[in-house]
Amino acid sequence: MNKYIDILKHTTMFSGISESDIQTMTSCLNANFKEYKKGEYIFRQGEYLDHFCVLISGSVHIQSDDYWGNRSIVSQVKPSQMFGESYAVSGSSAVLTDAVATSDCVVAFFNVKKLMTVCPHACSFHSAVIQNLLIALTHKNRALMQKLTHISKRTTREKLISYLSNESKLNGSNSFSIPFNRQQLADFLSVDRSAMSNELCKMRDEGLLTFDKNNFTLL
Amino acid sequence: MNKYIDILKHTTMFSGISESDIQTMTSCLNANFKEYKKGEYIFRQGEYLDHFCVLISGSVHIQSDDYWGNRSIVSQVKPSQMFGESYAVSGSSAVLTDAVATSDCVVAFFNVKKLMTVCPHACSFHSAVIQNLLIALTHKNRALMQKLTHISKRTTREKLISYLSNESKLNGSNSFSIPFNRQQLADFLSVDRSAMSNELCKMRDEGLLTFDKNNFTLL
DNA sequence: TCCTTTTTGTTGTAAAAACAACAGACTTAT
DNA sequence: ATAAGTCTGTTGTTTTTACAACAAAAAGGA
Repeated sequence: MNKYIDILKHTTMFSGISESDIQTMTSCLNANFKEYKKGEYIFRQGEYLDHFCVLISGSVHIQSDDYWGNRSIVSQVKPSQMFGESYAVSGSSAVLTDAVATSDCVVAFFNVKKLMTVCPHACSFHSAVIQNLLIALTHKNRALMQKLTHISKRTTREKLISYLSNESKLNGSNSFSIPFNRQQLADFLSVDRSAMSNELCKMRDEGLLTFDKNNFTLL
Repeated sequence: MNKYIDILKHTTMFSGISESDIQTMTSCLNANFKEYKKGEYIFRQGEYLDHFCVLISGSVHIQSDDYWGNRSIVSQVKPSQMFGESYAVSGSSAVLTDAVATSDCVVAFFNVKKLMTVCPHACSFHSAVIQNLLIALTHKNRALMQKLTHISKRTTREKLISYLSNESKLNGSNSFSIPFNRQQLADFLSVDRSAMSNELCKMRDEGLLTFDKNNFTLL
């Protein structure tokens, strides 16, 4: 468990909390750590969560498949990021999405009720963590909004431009790599893969950008 | 100011807080109330917020217009709902959307910093409000996710079905009214108005639903 | 290394959406 | 009551997308 503290102290939720307090907190919040193989589900649509998740290592996709088998990737989770908290905090509502390991990974689980109720050990940092959680949630909110602006665009090209220029901005460079392969990017932008692939190549031929696998450069 | 307490005590953020404590809180959080005429902007893309907003009366749309003039309506705010908090809490980032009054309305503003830092008057309910805020944010998060599932659908018909059946579920009835006219619904679902209107009429002719203005019935 | 599987690009066709333009119904203000 | 403006439905055309099918390239395993 100790080996995970290094990751946890870099998460938004434990920001400003000392290492020893994090240690205390992990037992106080009923923390447990699980390993998942690539392809395994951390949780599934329809389940109820009473713990929220923090990714320690690996990569997780938040996604949902509809009745007709169309997949929609809501977001990609990177190490030290939190997920599932929106369902866990108001535990009465079922999860709307699946969480799938896209590589072997380790996930930390924290009990929400124990976080939200007064600690019998009088942990002074409960409220600090709750504040951090609040901030983390506003970040997620803005990320969701950002994604909405991408897929609100009418054409595949506009969606690509919107997404890629945002990624470029986030990376602070016109060269960057994305965490998706073509099919996943298409599922993320809600478009057809082959049509998107075609559009990307057209854009390359027009001199708008270059790419090699998942490395892109905007020109 | 007193006349607004009745609304505030029904908001998620003041849930479980007594009327007199809300009163105390309004001064502690630097609350101020402003009136807006239909069409006026509460805030605009690019601004920085240090207060978050609660709608007291009227109706507000969170929306953004892109370079080409395409409007995207992110969400509709109803009385007692909160908005702008994602930008205010992490005040360093600029607002991504406009907030526009779609009818005459009254908006309450609360200072975020004063909420998040320890109160000099030792208000015991700060942490309760922060917890409430956390819950409100998870609700918004889920609403954004829900919207994502609607506009992730490939065809206009699927988007309509996804949105309308969700509204029906939220209203607990197959008859309900929506807070949008046709143009606004199209901007909300990111589709062309005339094409959407056309599709709605086809669906009506096929016996899937009936509608009159913004009142719909699913069959 | 060779074979299998996955990923990516390419093309043609059918379906759907965007766009534009307009008419009628309904609102609103004077 | 009338005129101006807005909202909604309708139609035809153009553009874009989805879908299907396939080939080449790349990755992974035996």
